[in-house]
Amino acid sequence: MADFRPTAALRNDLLAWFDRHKRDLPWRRTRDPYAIWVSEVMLQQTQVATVIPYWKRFLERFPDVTALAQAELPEVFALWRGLGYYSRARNLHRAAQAIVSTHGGKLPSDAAALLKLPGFGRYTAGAVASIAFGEAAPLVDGNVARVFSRLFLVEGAPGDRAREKKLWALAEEAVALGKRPGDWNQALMELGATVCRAEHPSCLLCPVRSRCGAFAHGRVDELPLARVRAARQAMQVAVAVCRRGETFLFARRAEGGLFGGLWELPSVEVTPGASHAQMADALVRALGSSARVGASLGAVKRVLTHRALTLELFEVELARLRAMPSVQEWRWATAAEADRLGMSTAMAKAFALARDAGQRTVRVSGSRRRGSKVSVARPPRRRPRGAATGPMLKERRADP
DNA sequence: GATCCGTGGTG
DNA sequence: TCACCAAGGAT
Repeated sequence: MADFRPTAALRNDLLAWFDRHKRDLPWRRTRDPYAIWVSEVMLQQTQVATVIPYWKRFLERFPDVTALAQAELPEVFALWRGLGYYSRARNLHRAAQAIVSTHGGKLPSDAAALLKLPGFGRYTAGAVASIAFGEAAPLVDGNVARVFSRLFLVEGAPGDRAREKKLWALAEEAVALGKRPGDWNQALMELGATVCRAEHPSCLLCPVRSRCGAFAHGRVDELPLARVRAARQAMQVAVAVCRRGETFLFARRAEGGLFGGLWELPSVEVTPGASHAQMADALVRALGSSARVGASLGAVKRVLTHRALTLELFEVELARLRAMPSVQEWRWATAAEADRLGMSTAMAKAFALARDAGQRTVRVSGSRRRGSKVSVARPPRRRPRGAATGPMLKERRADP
């Protein structure tokens, strides 16, 4: 039986296939390390088709490290909105500033130095070092792990320490077998993305199936072993919709944690299944005794990898803002301005519901009620009492 | 070392 | 509808 290991012949076959079949991706048309770095960060846990428009917009607005380093973080977040894993944007920004201040504005050219920058793990350091700088640095991502698991019959499930060690050792061995380390690493990922897929791999189109252990043993469908995933937890949030004329009150979340640093309608987490009355109480506890909680405006549901979010919206009138540990900044914004704030997709959907609820109210008080895109039933509106003529709120920032 | 962090596509 | 997955990193 053949010994399934990295060989020069395997390299040659896969590189020849890559030269012929690689996709024409925008970041493959540049040799600018900065542009390649941005693409690698965006591609973390994110599919190519999703990344392309974000990458183009980002490079247009921030064409080089210096431009990114000088930007304000909220603008970086705004360009990142919808991509998810927002700490990637924060770390990209921090790393750009570090590159300007300590590396003269140029990315370090070796994996070991890159690894010291925020947002660079072993994968990203290897990717930028090999693709942008031609260093024979190994990398293992989800694609490489799957391709190697099949080619070389690597047992164990994702997360298994021994498996990870084997995969990195194989990657190191393979990348050192010849030249073109960047193309080799990309060829592995390209094969995993387009041929050696997780589901329904196209073995008959595979350029290296004759060298593949799983193909030889009929184990393609069972390798790699399935990951054991934690159960998804329910999470419920009461959301305050505070209107003042054409503007709405927004809060910026504390850094770190879920949606860290992003803007949102003022929110408080409640026990899943909490009643409207319990959520109203929670909002008053969070926002202070000047808060008057009015009608429910409906709910938005959103599923993340580890959480099932339910956002319940309530009209709230607020006489005065008070400091909240979970909020680092307040501001009033119109609907148009809100679109440029960095909000999560979940909160953007919630805000769309709140905004449309307001529009619908206007229509109802006019002549004829038109159809609405929002499918959530809305209870009868009632005016909150007690805070309608309160003092104007201070802009921008609550007391620390 | 286990957990957390988002989103969109897919069958 | 739903479970799974995708060019990972930080704590």
